[in-house]
Amino acid sequence: MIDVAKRAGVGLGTVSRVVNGGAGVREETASRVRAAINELGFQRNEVARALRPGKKSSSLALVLGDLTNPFYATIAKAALEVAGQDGFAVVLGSVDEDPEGERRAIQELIGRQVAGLMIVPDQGDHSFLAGAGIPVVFVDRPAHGIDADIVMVDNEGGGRLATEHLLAQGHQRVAILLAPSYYTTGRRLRGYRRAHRGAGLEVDESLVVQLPEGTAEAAEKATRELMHRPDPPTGLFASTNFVAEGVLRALREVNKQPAVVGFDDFRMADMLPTPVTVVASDTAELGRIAARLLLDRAAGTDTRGPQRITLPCALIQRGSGERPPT
Amino acid sequence: MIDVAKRAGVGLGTVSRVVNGGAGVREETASRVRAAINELGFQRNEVARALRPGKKSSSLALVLGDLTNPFYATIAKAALEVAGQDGFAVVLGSVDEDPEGERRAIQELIGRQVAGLMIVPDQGDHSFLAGAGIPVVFVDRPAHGIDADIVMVDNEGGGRLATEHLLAQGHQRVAILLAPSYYTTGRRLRGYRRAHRGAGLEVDESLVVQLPEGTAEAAEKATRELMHRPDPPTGLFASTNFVAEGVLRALREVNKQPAVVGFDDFRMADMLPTPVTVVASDTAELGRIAARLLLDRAAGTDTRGPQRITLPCALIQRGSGERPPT
DNA sequence: CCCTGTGTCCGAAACGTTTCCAAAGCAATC
DNA sequence: GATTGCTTTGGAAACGTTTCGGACACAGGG
Repeated sequence: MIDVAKRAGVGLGTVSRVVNGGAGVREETASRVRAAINELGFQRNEVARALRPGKKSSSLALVLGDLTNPFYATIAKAALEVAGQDGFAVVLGSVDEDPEGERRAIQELIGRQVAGLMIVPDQGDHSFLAGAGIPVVFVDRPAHGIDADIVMVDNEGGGRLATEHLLAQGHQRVAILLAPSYYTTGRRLRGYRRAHRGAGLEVDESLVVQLPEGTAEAAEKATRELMHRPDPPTGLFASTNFVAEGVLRALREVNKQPAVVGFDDFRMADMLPTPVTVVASDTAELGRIAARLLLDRAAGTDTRGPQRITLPCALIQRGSGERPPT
Repeated sequence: MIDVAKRAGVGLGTVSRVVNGGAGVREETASRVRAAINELGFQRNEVARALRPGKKSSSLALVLGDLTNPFYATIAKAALEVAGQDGFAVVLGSVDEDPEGERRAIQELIGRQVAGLMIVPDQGDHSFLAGAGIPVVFVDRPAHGIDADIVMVDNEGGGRLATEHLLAQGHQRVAILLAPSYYTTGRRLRGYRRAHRGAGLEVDESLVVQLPEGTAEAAEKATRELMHRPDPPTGLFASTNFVAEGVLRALREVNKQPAVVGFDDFRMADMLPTPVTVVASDTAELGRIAARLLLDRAAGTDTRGPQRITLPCALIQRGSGERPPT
């Protein structure tokens, strides 16, 4: 920038003003500066820029789990889009899955002076974020120990929708397979219970299956065991897209096919031998809303109290959820 | 850091030395400094750190297409992992698909003083990267106008493998559906041609289908048209996972099912009515190798000339590719 | 002619590190 | 006791930007 100033025969301040907006600079001077910028191929150093007091870098941090999971990938993509429109870059923290790793990743990102954090939180306390003086938006689930914005899906409503749908087909024994993601899972279970209560049915607790892991493999194993019981369920509610995959995998070896409803849509769901009925929400919108909110917080545009935004879920009937009880 | 120095009663230089490695500091002094750091909750400001001359920030930039595509998501995940191990963060450029947008995104990232760039390049000239003095590794395909490292897949070999497999089943009319991603697609086509030549067959150019877009929709439409011809192909080679999806979608309405081989594996491929045969490579490894190479370049550890690394492809037989000609 | 206000421009200060040089302390050697 | 060399420490300079107070020029009003 100093070089540009010299070349154009002006002061640093003038160059800086031209580079940003350029108010209060005579057009003639400004064009001279612009010429010098082009000749020298000058590019503003964002790092130095972010160093100034009070300034934050123009990047957002995104902390989430496995990008290979389409759910997270969709959120990331949406956030990237929205942030990009505002000239913000997105820094992806490396996430090691365990809460301690998450904490370290977040600290790391704060050290990079990001303008805001978008987090799909792990369990564990997040109160260390409170004092950081940096806007935070949680996505998909709330965090403990801090009262921040949160954008999520109507898990309870979705769980209820899925279960009601199965019960409405006349299923009396509907199992739910729960991935260990405490919050969302808990809500979906609550919806499941509520649907039962609404239908005047008692929940058979042996049909509430807690998986040790959220993987397709764990779900497959659990489903196999479930279907080998003397009195297997005739309806299955898979609380996650990966769980649904595992369930379907296990059901390939089963004679009496139970009805299946999944939570969250997934690619190819409509192309399987029996197309899969799911309860889904607009995941991209989830990411977009979160990103926009975070940008507004970072810019200081939005000064409302912590928001709690919930997106609705819809049932997509494709076949697997409409099988009658056997 | 100044506060820490005051608190510990030492100079700035000493604190800095403790914070990094801490060589040449008496243990007693070092522990006093560490105590002060803990008390004040001090955290190094990465931005200021990257400002020093010659220093680059400890982040890698990653520029790639749609994260929703599992291929890209897998690369991103792998890069994230590897970079994280070295304490590097990953900045995701927002990619608008068009070459101009890509260029802008890259310039943006360079302005952020990233230590290196990992790019899945769009078409168009990338020579503007040559003068930036920043290591670049291209992934999946080379770029024009610059001689940099590149990590990719054996597209030609894969294309050949897929085609040979189909020809070996006795298929005489094998079509190839090409997504418009010039380089990879061209290589796969070359493999297709080579397989034909190897089998002593002439390629029917009407069976080489260039799709207007790389989407499942475009592939679905093209497949439908293809199969409605008077003399439809009995074997199909889908050059991409999305293309394969479209192909399979179209084939649901077709009586005489042709054999299908896809390029790149995808989730649920083994669960479709006819499990899908694909030619696949280790995409995660692709990302890992690229990230490692970039880190070594950035650290100055690796000073060899531009590398050109090619990963092999393997055929995964699942059924769809083993259908006999009809 | 002086004063004031306005529009433009200049350049020093500040941001929080790292690095480098110099200084200080200490032990060993002469 | 002086010299030398090594380890440890202190602090100034530098990085590239933004911001801010002030300077300068010029126009208009008194």
